[in-house]
Amino acid sequence: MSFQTRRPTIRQVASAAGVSTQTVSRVMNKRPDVAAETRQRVLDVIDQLGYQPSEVARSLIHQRTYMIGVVTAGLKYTGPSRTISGITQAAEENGYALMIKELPRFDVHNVEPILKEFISRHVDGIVWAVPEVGENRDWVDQTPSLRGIPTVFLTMQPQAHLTVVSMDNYQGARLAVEHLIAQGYEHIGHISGPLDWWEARQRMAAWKDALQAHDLPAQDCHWVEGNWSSTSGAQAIQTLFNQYPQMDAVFAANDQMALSVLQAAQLRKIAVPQDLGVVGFDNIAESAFFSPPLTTIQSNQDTVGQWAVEELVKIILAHRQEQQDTFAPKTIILSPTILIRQSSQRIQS
Amino acid sequence: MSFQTRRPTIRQVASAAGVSTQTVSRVMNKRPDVAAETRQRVLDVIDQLGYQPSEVARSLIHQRTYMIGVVTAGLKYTGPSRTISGITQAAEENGYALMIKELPRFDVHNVEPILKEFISRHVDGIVWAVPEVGENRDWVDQTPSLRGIPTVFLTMQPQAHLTVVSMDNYQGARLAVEHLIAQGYEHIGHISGPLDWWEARQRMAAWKDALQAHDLPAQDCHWVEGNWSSTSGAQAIQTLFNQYPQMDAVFAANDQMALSVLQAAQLRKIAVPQDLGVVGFDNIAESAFFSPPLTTIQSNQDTVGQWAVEELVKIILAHRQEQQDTFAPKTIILSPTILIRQSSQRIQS
DNA sequence: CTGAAAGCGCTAACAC
DNA sequence: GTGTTAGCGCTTTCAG
Repeated sequence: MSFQTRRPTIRQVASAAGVSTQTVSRVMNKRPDVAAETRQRVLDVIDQLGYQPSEVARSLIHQRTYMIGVVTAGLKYTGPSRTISGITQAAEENGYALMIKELPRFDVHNVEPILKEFISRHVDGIVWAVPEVGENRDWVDQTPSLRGIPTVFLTMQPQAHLTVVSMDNYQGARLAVEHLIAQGYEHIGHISGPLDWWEARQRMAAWKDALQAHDLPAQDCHWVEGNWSSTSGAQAIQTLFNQYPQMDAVFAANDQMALSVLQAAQLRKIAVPQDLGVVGFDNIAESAFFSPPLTTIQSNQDTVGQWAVEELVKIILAHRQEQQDTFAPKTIILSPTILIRQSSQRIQS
Repeated sequence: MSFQTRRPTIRQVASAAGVSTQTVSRVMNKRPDVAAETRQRVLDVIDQLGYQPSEVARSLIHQRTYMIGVVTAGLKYTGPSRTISGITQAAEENGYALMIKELPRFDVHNVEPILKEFISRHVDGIVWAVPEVGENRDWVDQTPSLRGIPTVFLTMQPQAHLTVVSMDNYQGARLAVEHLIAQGYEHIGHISGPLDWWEARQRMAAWKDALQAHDLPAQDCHWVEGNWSSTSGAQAIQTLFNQYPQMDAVFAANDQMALSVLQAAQLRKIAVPQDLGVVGFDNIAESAFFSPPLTTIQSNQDTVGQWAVEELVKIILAHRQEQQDTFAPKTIILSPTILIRQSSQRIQS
């Protein structure tokens, strides 16, 4: 009943088939220059022994691993996990395996250990999927450690010398606020995300710009900073109700905070959308089932992940072929769309 | 301005420091038998060249990679991503890297390609984090491919010869229903998950058992099958209202479906919790902000992932040391707790 | 304390 | 068509 605990090597296959290791290698790599008869004999042995060539050994020879290193944070939140999902899909399709590291927080500065691990594991490329928060991108310019490993950054302020893939937060937020304005709301408050987040600043800037473009008020007492959580949204909306009594609509920087607005409105018997329009951001799965269903911005986070991998694979290929890392850095911005639901529809269409 | 595109090898470090490669190796591995002076010289060169030893080469020699293969599915849902988050944490703490594969669906049967990839990449162990759905565990008994690679399975019907880590779905659901009964509800309907899911069957069995234990009705027209989504929950609750008019409480198999119940109740002007008690399952972050806040079961999915890795690491170690794969399989069941919020509290306490 | 030789599993380059 | 040799980057074993 004892079965071999150790995997068979190419040598064992070779000797069992009565050929050299080279021939086995040729068969495994589907080279044409093997006699049909020999090939079959080798294949039989391979099948019988359950031989599986070691990708580790291959990696050592070819100096490539078909492995992409991915850095993420906050996986338990919907945004990052949707991005990762897009990454896994695209990686699978392109024949790359994924090595994933999750940072304990979003604003980790000391990324050396992670870079070193990626380098020592010899990943072919890196997807830096942590959103830009505070100074958590400072390392990029200070770290030569990347040593020319192809890297794509997600969700950050574009920089000319980096390849960046991001959703257009400004445009998305602009859509949200313009929609509210079109619905006739004139006093539109904002609950922002934490302003050390690049995305939060983008969304907020769009709110302000849209209002100003329509000569509507956008003052300091018309917005409050949240931290993405529903809890923070609950506090924020209380503050807004107090300091902005004329407010007839709210643009929340994400759906979780928008949910708190809906809850607060209900408790105060404020009718949504008649007396208060509400728009969120992200389109989490539950938002269609809030009371009332929430108008929101569809941000396609998975697509961001997919594009990042597609682009990275191109860079990796160029990098290997041309021997030069002059595959021009590029910024890819994806456009979100608005999903109009009941929470903002004051005008019957 | 040209900088070396290729990483330095141990040989380059050795010659630059005027020593042999063994000495560099000794320094890297913090061996004591190196003269302090030599060590320093080597360290200087290492630092200057930015030398990082190749884990690939090491893996080839040591026949271990410090890499765990993880298989998941449905990453965009909160459950799986919370589990992965627990896995990344525990892996980091234990010094293991993670290679992640996401199945395109939950009920994938053909797992050979994934197993083969894991084998060829020489992972030290596997965490099978896909929940048991339909026949998606049949391969386990038919596949010798695992070849003795230590493996831990999550969220499935325990089997004596497998190491399984799971949350106690039955117990959690039982808590939910017993709580409703204690609150005086007597006609408790159920919206189940898809019944090809092991977890859904467990939760449903607990609902039935709890009711029967209290001589309360649990008939076929008192429950409806959903598919975890809020959309399915919305349909299910309509059906239940129709076919179970006396119903005064609902136990939904997850929070998303419970949300639909709350929404439907509101539309029909049914007061929650006075006229309808509602309990969900999973404690998604938003559930505390539903209207009213949702009573639910805290299932600690991340802890499941953590335990899985901890256990796997133990198995890997035993496997290497004792040269035998007789580290007894074990089943680890984690107990969930109930979070009582407003949606089910009819009795003032 | 340090170095030389051998080899992990595989493949490229060259023989025959 | 097929085998032999050398070597990817590192560590182990054994000399010295």
